[in-house]
Amino acid sequence: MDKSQPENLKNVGLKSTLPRLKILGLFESGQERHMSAEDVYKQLLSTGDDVGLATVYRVLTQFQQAGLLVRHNFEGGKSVFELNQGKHHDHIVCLQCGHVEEFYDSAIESRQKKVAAELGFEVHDHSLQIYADCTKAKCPNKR
Amino acid sequence: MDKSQPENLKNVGLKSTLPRLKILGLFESGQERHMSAEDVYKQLLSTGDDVGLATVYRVLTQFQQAGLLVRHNFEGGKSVFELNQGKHHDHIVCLQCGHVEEFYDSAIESRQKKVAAELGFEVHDHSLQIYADCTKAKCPNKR
DNA sequence: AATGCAAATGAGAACGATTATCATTCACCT
DNA sequence: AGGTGAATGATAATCGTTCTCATTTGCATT
Ligand SMILES: [Mn+2]
Ligand SMILES: [Mn+2]
Ligand SMILES: [Zn+2]
Ligand SMILES: [Zn+2]
Repeated sequence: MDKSQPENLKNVGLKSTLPRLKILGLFESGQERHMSAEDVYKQLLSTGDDVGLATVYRVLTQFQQAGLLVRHNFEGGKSVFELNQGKHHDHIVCLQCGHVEEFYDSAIESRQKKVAAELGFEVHDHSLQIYADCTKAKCPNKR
Repeated sequence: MDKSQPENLKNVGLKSTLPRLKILGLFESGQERHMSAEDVYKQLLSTGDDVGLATVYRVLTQFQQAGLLVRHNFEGGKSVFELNQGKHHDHIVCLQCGHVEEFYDSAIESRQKKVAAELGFEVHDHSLQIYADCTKAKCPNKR
């Protein structure tokens, strides 16, 4: 019971087609948590599961609208997607190796609501990324 | 003494040309604090100060590298620039009217350093935008 | 299992933002 | 004023993404 269930798709109003199952399966495989359209496209190509690039873009957007995926706009121009696990979190991105770490800090979260309220805004959502240097062994950390 | 000082440019290693003075002057005029390349281009056109779009892009990047401007990547694809006033701040963007409000919260700032440190990162910088609905009179706030 | 049809796909064109090219013009130092 | 290397601007090129549309597919119905 660890394969992409077509029910997942039917439940959100999307007919379960081969391209959609492959793309969802790739995210569920857990190999790579945060992937761009290009990442997904190349990954599928590499395993012989050819899916058109246009379809990848379309499906990723549909999955996001259906709540299956979450889209992030990190620096670098391209959108990145990840499985929606229900719980919100923010990201730390290593400027050297691109490694992404996730975190959640309730103090930061509540402070944002407070600040917004004081300025007369009703928060919809937010985007927080910390850009830093990580200490991973393979990281070509220069400083 | 409220006009763009050519010294500003010389001091950061940029020769003071007409296009550069016009662009810097526009930001210093205080009319609009956050502007995209397109915003700057159109603003200059509207006052007869024609500057090529390529030059606008080039100069904005140069000003950012020189520390005169700060670049932000809000949602919507295009980069937005603002005068660098030395002090860091984050933004609340209204999803309806695009109105941008600035804020600084030391609790949020310090919490970020702490979170990063615990994960073994040395913070370089960060990007925080709150997307919300504002209460401005002219805002076509739908909800 | 064959049929029908709306929905999905994929190749390629189109698009918007940004960057690269390169011939012409300009800022600034003799 | 003249010389030179940097800056400009028109345009082509690039990148990520969306659009178009002819073809294929999922799936409900015979
Ligand atoms: Mn994540
Ligand atoms: Mn600002
Ligand atoms: Zn958060
Ligand atoms: Zn901040």
